[in-house]
Amino acid sequence: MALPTAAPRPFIQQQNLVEQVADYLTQAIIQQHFLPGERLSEVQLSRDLGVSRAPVREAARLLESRGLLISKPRRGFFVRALNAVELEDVFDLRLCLERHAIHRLAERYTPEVQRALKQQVEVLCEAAAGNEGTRRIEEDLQFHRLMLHYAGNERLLRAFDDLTHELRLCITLITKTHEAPDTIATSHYKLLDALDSGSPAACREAIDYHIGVARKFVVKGVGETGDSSDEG
Amino acid sequence: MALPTAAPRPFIQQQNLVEQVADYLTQAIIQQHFLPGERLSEVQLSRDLGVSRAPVREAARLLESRGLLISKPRRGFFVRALNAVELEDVFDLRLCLERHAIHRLAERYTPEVQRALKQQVEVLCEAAAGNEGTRRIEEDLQFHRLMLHYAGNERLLRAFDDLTHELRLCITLITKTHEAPDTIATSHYKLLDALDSGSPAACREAIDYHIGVARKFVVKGVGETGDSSDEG
DNA sequence: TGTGGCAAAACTGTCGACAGTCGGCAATCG
DNA sequence: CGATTGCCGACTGTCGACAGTTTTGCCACA
Repeated sequence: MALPTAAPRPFIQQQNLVEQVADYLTQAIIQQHFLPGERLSEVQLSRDLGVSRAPVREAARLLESRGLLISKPRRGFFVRALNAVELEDVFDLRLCLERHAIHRLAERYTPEVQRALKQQVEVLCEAAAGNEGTRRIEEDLQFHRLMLHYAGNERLLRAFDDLTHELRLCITLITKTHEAPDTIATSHYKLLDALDSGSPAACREAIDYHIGVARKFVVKGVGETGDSSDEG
Repeated sequence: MALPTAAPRPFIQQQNLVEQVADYLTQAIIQQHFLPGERLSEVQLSRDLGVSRAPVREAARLLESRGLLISKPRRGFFVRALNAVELEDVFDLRLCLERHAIHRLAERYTPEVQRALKQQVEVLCEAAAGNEGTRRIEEDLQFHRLMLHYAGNERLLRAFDDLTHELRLCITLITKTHEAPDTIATSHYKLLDALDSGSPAACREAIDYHIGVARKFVVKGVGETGDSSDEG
């Protein structure tokens, strides 16, 4: 089975303006070129990107379904701004999904899977050592995506991917506040240890702890960097 | 918008065309007016509904994000057809979400919530006694939606709603195969009992059993009615 | 100086049109 | 007779335009 990537790309991409616009918008949003709560003008975007408004609108709807944008009738699209409660909800759902995933994964754990996950942790640690904030986050997410992937439920993976988009919404925001990137990176080995042990209880404890730490980091980071409260 | 000739009978009013078209499509799909795997022609739909293709396209994208449609580049939109594996995945994810939900719900169980859920079960039983297949299913889903709602995690509820769309895709298909609708309806009381007991283990056992039964019904029903395998 | 209201500008929702592409059909060739 | 190739129709992807609405900017007035 093919290794999944966070953004599966077709071979050639001269067409499909919608997806290209969606990718552009996604990158622009998670890199904070558009601030949370900011309004996106369709005409402005289509002018900037050199396309018409139709693909922009469709791409915006796509991002709305992913939770990156919010549309208000007759007002346009706004960059989603997660408040503290919504952020807690996101991590709670993430816990829900990953608990289930690690449970399913433990049932079908093979040496191949073990090797693949271990390799990804090494890539992650490397990125962490290199102090590349963005890439470290992506490799981190990729590890968890691999876990979900090998859990063997495509629908579960899709739910996680949907959630990931929202995670990125605030994670990059706190990239610089992470003080101990390699501690976090190496902490993924504990997940592998739990899987190796084969104990469901150990797996659950490991994933609970792991996500709890991540949650604390993000919530704290968002609190420091300035809250993105939603305006009515 | 000009009133089309006496032809189709669309309800189309004057605002929010996209949502109206999306609702129409959703209903048409879950009522099997469009069969799984069937291709939807944009021009045909816009002619029938008396609107232009733009709202139709945007509505189709919306339904694609909900898993009801699949878009193939340059080919158009097709009604999603769930195969057996995907169906299992859907129920596995449902189990994941509802386990978490009932756990969270138990933590914040109040008499008001208890009353609301009990009332919904009564509505459900009434619908089941009346032998209204479609309504029974909707009231059933509504009960579970209420559980998710009172669990207090909006994001979790959204994930469930997303999944529900896919559930409807195949549930209505087997409406008539349900032999014991009131047995199923009354079985919801067991969930309430578990919640009343306050025991997490009892809650988990109850929800596992409940969803397991539902899963068996649907998988069996789909198997009988004819498999909807996806064609490449 | 602050406020209320009006007019202009900007924007979204929707539409019809055009071009490139895909699938099917038939004529042609082996 | 079967496979291949070229053509035709249909359809999607994209575009520019129009109408109604929201926002903004300005001016009169208290």
